[in-house]
Amino acid sequence: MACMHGESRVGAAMRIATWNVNSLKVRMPRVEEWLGYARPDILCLQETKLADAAFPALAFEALGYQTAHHGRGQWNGVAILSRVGIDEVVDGFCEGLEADTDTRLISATCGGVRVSSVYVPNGRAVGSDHYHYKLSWLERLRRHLDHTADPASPVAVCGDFNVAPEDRDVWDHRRFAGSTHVTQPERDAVEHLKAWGLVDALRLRHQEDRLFTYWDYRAGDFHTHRGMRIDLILVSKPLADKVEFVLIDRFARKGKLPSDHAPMLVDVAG
DNA sequence: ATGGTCGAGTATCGA
Repeated sequence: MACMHGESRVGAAMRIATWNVNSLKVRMPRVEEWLGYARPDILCLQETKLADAAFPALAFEALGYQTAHHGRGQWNGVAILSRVGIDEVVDGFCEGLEADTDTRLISATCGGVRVSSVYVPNGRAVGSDHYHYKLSWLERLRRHLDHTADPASPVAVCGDFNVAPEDRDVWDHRRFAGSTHVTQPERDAVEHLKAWGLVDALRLRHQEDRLFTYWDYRAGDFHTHRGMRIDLILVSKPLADKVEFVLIDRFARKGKLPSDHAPMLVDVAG
């Protein structure tokens, strides 16, 4: 068969997904349910809030997924699940600078695609140390790609960017004026990342506004559709040319114990 | 009214 571990799957269709689960411990039933009906080939998770030793690798293996996780517990934590092989796993950054202790990035090669699961720092308040850290983290991610990947080959950078790329990506841009997630430096940082050779997969297929991936738990924001599009799947040209279908699964934001983020998936033709 | 609710852990902090 042409889809054993690590083998190239050139010619095979592929479904790539991302989901900020806001605690995998709490969300595991929802993730298992979602894997059961969405059946992604690759799923990037963010905010597992688990240490590596607590990551439920065996449960995912039983569902047909190999996994790689990078987390220290309590905060952050990222993972990649794959049923098309998982090789060359790299935890965090490897661009030759100081070690990454934040567990916000993991990369692996899955079915011929270099995949990264990213959880960009929130930034908290504009101008704060956290805000500047967010900007430098995004720049560091760009350098990471410069050193570890090739935009002429299949690359997917998936996750929670904590940046709404344009005004149409928040429920009321006037209400966000001057706050994090929408400032020009944050948007410029995402643009600089994309300038490496990535495009925003959702915008290849959908141009309408009010397509959100995140809704605050408070104030009934989900039910009044006060959301933001801050979760992105960025793909290099070899994948972008073959994107056939993109979906934000709002259904998964409903029901019992939902994450505050919806999962998103991209189908790439074979 | 400028909040609200979650999840970490068990008093608050972070988002």
